[in-house]
Amino acid sequence: MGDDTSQTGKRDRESTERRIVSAVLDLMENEGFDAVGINAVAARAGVSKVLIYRYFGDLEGLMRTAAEQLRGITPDISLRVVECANEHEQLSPESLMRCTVLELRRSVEDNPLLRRLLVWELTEDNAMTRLTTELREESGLDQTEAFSRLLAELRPDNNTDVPALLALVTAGVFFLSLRSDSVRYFNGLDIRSDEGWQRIADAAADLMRHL
Amino acid sequence: MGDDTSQTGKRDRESTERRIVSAVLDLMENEGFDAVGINAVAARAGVSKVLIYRYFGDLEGLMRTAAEQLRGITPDISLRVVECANEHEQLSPESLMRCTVLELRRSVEDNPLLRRLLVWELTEDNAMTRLTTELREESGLDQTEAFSRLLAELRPDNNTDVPALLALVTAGVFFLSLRSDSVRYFNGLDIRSDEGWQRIADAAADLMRHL
DNA sequence: ATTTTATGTTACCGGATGGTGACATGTCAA
DNA sequence: TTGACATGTCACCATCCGGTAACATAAAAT
Repeated sequence: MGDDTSQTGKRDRESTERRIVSAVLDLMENEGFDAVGINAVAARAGVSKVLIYRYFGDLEGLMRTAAEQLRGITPDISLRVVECANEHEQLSPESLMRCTVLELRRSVEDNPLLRRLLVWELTEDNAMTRLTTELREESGLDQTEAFSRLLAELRPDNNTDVPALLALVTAGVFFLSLRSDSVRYFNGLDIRSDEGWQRIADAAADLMRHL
Repeated sequence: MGDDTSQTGKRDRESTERRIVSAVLDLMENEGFDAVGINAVAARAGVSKVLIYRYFGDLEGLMRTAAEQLRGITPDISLRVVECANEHEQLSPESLMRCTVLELRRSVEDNPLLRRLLVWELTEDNAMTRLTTELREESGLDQTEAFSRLLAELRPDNNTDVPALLALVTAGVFFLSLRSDSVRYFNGLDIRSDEGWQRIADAAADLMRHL
């Protein structure tokens, strides 16, 4: 008792499908993407794998369905960036950049599933990665838009290539966050510590002084 | 005829070992790291897999040996950066940064095995990734050292945190290069085209204007 | 010439994988 | 009550995996 659907747990297709999809996400997050196989999913869902084929066709169909659950996985940090910048100092290009780096890092660090997805997108091309890649691209453009707008308010005459700049910075934060899972140091910096990330954020912020 | 060791191909342990190790690198580069298994290696080397166990113990032993062949895989671009900067414009913090980005990108782009390794290091922790990670770290520190020295000559009074800055930039270039293998656009930029990379390099260079 | 040793091959093992057919049973309509 | 259908289980398949024992043979040592 106490199970998700202990009463209707039997012969309830909806509940079963939900358990299967949850098992996929659970496996991805905790065991890694190559642990997501028919047998493993069925076992973790506590369900016969035949049902997976019946309800989702094949593994790709399951993935496609599971991917729908991932809408919203990509972080929208625009709000938090502004909060952060206003919190510790007044809003400025420097604080904007510093907080972008720090909040971006935090959102990746706090989200194991997102990290798994970012790596997966580097290695596989399937229904799931295509969708999450798309979502990420949209969210990145939003983020860039917000940054551009704020920067234009602060420095109306600047002609910074914000998309290119943010592409490099977010890519850098992504890579360093992912890397910190397996290796502690990168270029001598401790990328597992807040101090290391402070240095990175400060270095990035420092560059905005030219405005 | 024409084969590497057609004359001594039979019952020549050295030659056989070399073929096995080559098969590992070949598979990694062309099929990806999870294609590297005992059976696949033996098949590609045209050799019975029993020999792999006899000569290398197990898969990890093979990996350790193969990793030795990877010394030198990490690019040293210090020289080319200076060449590049002197070529198109005079040496300056801006040109230094621009050429660092472009040369770094080129070296990753031109080296499929390096790209595979970079991804692998994000997902697995074994004898091979530990070694290549170490090598990369050393090379990154050298690169940082060279950059710092040049920058100190150009702007003796600057106090830029070069390690932190280069960590973010190289990480960004790595991620975008890896990503371009599977997705064409990132943040609206075409990361498969030279134009896209020009924008990124320019954006990074632009930031150095504050010096 | 004979034995020993190193090199190489064949055939097999247990286990995991993705996938399918046959069967059991709860649910609901006629 | 009876029959149709959806839901779920069990047993099995071929295939691949890493790993090993047994055997064959070329080369070197005696």
